[in-house]
Formats: sequence, C-alpha cells, structure tokens
Amino acid sequence: MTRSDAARNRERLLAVARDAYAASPDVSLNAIAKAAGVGPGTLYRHFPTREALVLAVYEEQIAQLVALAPALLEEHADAPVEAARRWLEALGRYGRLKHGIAEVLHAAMTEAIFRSTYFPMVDALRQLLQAGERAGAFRPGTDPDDLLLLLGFLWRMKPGEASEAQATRLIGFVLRGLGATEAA
Amino acid sequence: MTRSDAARNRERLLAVARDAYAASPDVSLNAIAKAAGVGPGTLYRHFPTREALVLAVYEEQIAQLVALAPALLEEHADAPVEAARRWLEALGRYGRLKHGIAEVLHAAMTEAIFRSTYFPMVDALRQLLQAGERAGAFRPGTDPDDLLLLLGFLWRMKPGEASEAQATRLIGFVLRGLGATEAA
DNA sequence: ACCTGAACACCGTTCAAGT
DNA sequence: ACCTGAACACCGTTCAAGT
Repeated sequence: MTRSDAARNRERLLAVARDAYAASPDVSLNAIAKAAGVGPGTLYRHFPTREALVLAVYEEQIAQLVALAPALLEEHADAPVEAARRWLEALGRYGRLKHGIAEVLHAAMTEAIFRSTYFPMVDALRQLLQAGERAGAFRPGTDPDDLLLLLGFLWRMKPGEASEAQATRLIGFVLRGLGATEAA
Repeated sequence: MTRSDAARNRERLLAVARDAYAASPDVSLNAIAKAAGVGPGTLYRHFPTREALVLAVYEEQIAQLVALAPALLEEHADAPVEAARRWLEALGRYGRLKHGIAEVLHAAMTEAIFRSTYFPMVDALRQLLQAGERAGAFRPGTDPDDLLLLLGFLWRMKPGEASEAQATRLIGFVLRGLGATEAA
C-alpha cells in the first residue's frame, strides 16, 4: 500500500549516498540512513549490502561510459585507436573524479553483480579492441578482462593537473602495449 | 627499565599481525592485540596507526624485492629485459600472495612513509628502466612512478593458476609498452 | 507491505591506574 | 618507561513493534 513511500525512500537514500560518497568514500551506513531521514532497517531493506548501495549509485554513470564506446567507434570509424584513446581518457576522468571508490567497487566485483557493471565494461573494451584489431592498429589477442584489470590504476589517481598528465602518459603507454605504433 | 618487555611485545604483535593479515586483510586491531596477549593500548604505543602496523609487517619483504632488482641486473647483465621480466614476475608472485593488501598499502602511501617503501621501490624500477634504455631495449623516458602506479594491478589479483597466467600476459603487455620488441 | 528505532556485539581509540 | 584494561563513542546488523 505504501509503495510510493518506499520508492521515495529509495530515491532519497540514493541521493544522500551519492553526495556522501563523493565527499568521503567511507561514510557509515547509519549516517547515510540518518541523513536520509530513515531508519537503518529501511536502508537494509533497500540495499542488503554496502556494495549494493555503492553499485546502485554508480550503475547509471557506468552505463554511460559503456554506451560511450560504440558512440566513439562510430564517430571515429576510420581511427579506432583514436576512439580507444578518447574512451580511456573518459574513463580516466571518471576514475579521478571517483577517486577512492576503487576498493569498494573491486570488492563488489567479487559478488555476482558481474552482469550489471563488470560484463558491460569488458564488452565495451572488447568492442574497442576488435575495431583496432580489424584495422590492423592493435595486435590481436588482447584479453579485455586483462585490460580492465590493468586499467585499475585510473581509479587510484587523485584529481589534479599532475594526475591528468600522468593519466595521459599511462594511456599512451597502454595503447603502445596494445600494439598501436602511432601512440605518443 | 622493562625495555626487553617492550621489544618482546613488539615482536609478538608483528608475528600475530603477519599471520592475521595473511588470513584476512581486515582483522580488527583489538583482535590482534588480544591474540598477542597484549592490551590495546600497547598496540597503539608501538604502532600509532593501522598503516604503521601493516607497513612494519611488509617492510622487510619489500626490502627484499628492492634488493632483487640490482641482483637480477647483475645476473643478466646482457639482457636487461629479461632482468625486468623476472623482477616483475617476482613482484607479481608477491602481489598475489598478499592479495587484498593493496588498499591499505595504498592508503599508507598517502602518509610520509615514502622513503621507507615507496621510494626504494621506485628506485628499483628506475634501475631496471635505465639498464633497458642503455641497452636500447626500452624506449627512453618512462617515469618509474608512472610504472609503479600501473603495476598496482598485481596486488588486485587473486592467487591461483589462472591469475598466474594472467599476470604473465600482463607483464608481457607492460614490457611491450616499455618498448621491448622481443616481448611475447 | 513497509518503516521505525531500540538493541546487540563489536569496532577504533583514549587514558587513568598500576608496576 | 611501559603495560593494562575499563570506558567512550561509534560501527554494522537485526528484529520486535508499530502503521
């Protein structure tokens, strides 16, 4: 009967969690519940684990990143390396913005939540890799799972100009590892 | 006066922490103190922060890894890429063994503990890079700090045969990114 | 159906009291 | 000097009681 009540609580919890995690990645769940004006039990009803909450917060944004891959491939149909570079840069910007979230996301990965974030991410990478391989720009055979693991450094970087330059250097490094000869 | 007492407590705490962290990276400090037969205040006296304890546990082992770099360079004086590969493989074995410790070590890095672990590690990498560059096997200009950040994936791998193969693949990838043409 | 909030066991941390 | 352990505020989690 109070369905709308539940939906509103869920929305409120997500909004509070989004802000709280942005401020500091280790907010307490009770504090989030309290800030949302909700009992701790209600939070648990909606999000049975901390990972479920974190994931719900970032699911939408990750979906956007995933959708960006095919868009870039279409835009740069003749330059798959350029598409890959732009996607990696977007990933890096997001990672620096969400700096500190890597651990809890990584922990969430151990659950059976693959299909909602991990698999789509791997699939986005796979598209970029295959386009590059077909164009002869990337050496064949790179495992997208390997690549996603390697790219974890993007989440361990602090925001800031120096990190941006470092990300650019490392993305160049990764593209070179993929066999892109044109990479700087 | 009870100096020997203090030294023994410190040793005990380290031994317990070593075992405890190997079993599960998120043991409580009180539990460690208790298992060492020591009051919580004593633990805090010896190790003011959790990071200090973790670091003390791994400091010796990290020192061994650091010492391995010049040893390998001497052993493989004519094949710096081989020396680099072997060092990265050793790093990978250690990382998989200490799987899960990455986060807390990374947190510790934000403190002013650089000189005890971070700087020596960067220096080991620098030696490997310079040897490869001098031999013309690596392209010049790779920042050892960049490389260490990139290598963080080694600590996020679970132990196991599949991970070993994945580590080998990714190390090959990294060597290729360094400009080593002979890398598989 | 959903929510509340008291309650439980435990956490990190401190500090007066002991030796 | 160093250690002990009770104490504090807080954590994640549960669950009887309400509506």
